[in-house]
Amino acid sequence: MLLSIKNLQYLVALKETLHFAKASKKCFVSQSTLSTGIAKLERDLQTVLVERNNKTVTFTSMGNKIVLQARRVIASSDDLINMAMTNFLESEIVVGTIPTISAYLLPDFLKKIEKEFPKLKISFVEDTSENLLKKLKQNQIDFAIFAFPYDLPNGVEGHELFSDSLHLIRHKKRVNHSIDEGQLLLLEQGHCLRSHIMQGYSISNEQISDFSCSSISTLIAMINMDIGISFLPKIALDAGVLSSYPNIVIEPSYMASRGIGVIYKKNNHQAESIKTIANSLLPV
Amino acid sequence: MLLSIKNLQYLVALKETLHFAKASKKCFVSQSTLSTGIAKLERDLQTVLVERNNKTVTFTSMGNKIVLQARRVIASSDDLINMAMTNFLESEIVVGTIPTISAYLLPDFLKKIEKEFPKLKISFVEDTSENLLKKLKQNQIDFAIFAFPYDLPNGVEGHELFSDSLHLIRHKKRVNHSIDEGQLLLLEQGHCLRSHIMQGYSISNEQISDFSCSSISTLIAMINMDIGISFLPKIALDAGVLSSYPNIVIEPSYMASRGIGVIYKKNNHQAESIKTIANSLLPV
DNA sequence: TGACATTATAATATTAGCTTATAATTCAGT
DNA sequence: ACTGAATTATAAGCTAATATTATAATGTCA
Repeated sequence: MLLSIKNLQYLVALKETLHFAKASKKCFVSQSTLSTGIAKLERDLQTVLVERNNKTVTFTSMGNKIVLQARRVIASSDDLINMAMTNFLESEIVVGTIPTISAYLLPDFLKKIEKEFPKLKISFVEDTSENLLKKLKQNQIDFAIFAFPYDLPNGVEGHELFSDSLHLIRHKKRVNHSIDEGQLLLLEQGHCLRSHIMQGYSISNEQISDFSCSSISTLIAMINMDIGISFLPKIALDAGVLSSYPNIVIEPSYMASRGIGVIYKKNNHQAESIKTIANSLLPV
Repeated sequence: MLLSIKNLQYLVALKETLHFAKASKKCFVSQSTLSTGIAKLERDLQTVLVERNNKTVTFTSMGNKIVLQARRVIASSDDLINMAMTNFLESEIVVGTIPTISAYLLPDFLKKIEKEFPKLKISFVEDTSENLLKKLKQNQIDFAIFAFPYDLPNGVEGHELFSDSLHLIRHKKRVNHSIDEGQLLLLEQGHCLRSHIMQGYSISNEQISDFSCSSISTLIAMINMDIGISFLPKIALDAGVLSSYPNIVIEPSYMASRGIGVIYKKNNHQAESIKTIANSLLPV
């Protein structure tokens, strides 16, 4: 069986006024409409809810119980409407990030968000670019913080915010600064930083070391042991990842870069809000 | 604004099937109906809830939130329907009682109820007959345990269950057993037992003592001091109210009685259930 | 009993919702 | 880029629900 919320509202209004005509005014309908609405409710529920005569309207004990529950139904329907009406900038959102960004940008990002959008609640999902795109397609995330260039699939739009230069790092005792065969240490396949470095510096497969790392911190540890050389994004350097590695130096002559920005679905009505939020990723 | 629960059900069905045609079958409507239903929801809420193409149906993050809330709305509407459908004998009811009955009948009554109607939850309201009638009219109580005869107002029906004889009690040292002037002790005005005794034994105002009691226990205490004589209902005697008063004796020659039963509204659809419950008042 | 206030109902109009049939869309494969 | 298959959206027409106004029925109180 199926009730109409409208009729429940008629019942609640009747409870509040104990008068059909007054209740009907409250609901902006005629007395007749309210009367038949209540009658329909009673017919549907097969229960007498209200005793009425020309002088008084009295709710039966069942009527009183039903009114309480009707208020709950109406309230949760109102909640639904409010949920739909809430501003994106004051809602709960899920944001995707890639490992080579999150640790360096999120702390500042969150600080700024908290200040600028105090009602916005963000949770993060860290994954590879590829998996984030899948999650975006399935709407498991609202948008993702991404590194560019990236060959975005149809339906996904990118918005680049700033450029993040990729700097060569090496042990200070290493004499040969060129990227010789097998000397370049990179993150393992799937990390977009790996491809960005290869593209940015036209790296051939022969130059890459057989070793690969699953995180930037292990990569740095290997450079510290002078196993090879590598490139680090400026946001990592700025975040001080080398501060406890005095033996690692940054070579200034290499200046390729990747872009940092956000991706979101092309049809997303909240695109402007997403860009607004994304602005908080910009360095100070 | 006003939503229809039906459309919310369409949305939930779509979430479960991720396919308009399948969802429409679940709801026993055509694909077109479900399609327009979802469209109406989105129009009303001014939000995109579902992304659809010829291959896949994907819920937006807002869509997912709305579905969760829609399930709550539907659940509380179902709760309402279930409340209306529940059997009176398995519901929560409020029963009125009068002071000259409750202490003597309710203990056994409750024991029997618990056994025969384990799901029935009873709470009691003790008041004078007059006030109980008011509460009955306003549906604050479902029915009342009453003493008869009583001049019931229009709209209230009585159902007498058994007869409760009224026995004269006196101090054993009292020689004169007749009800002389000022010797009859009664409960104060408002207690129907007072009127029942007066009617049953054709008492004149002169016979009544100037003292009056607010409870049977104080009445007994006064008889014990031989201040006067009185009448007690059999249910009180059976409950052992005189067990600690060896000096009070019961005079068997007086045999008037009041009736014990229930009253309820004439239009009450649960009259039969009330009578069924009332049967548990009968002495074993 | 008659007057009055109130709710119920009848007649009618309007709106919303349903169905069938068909159009429009869009992904996938050639 | 075109085509075909699957799917959703829309149009037309019908039905049922809900609305309104006007009026009848009801019950209380003097």
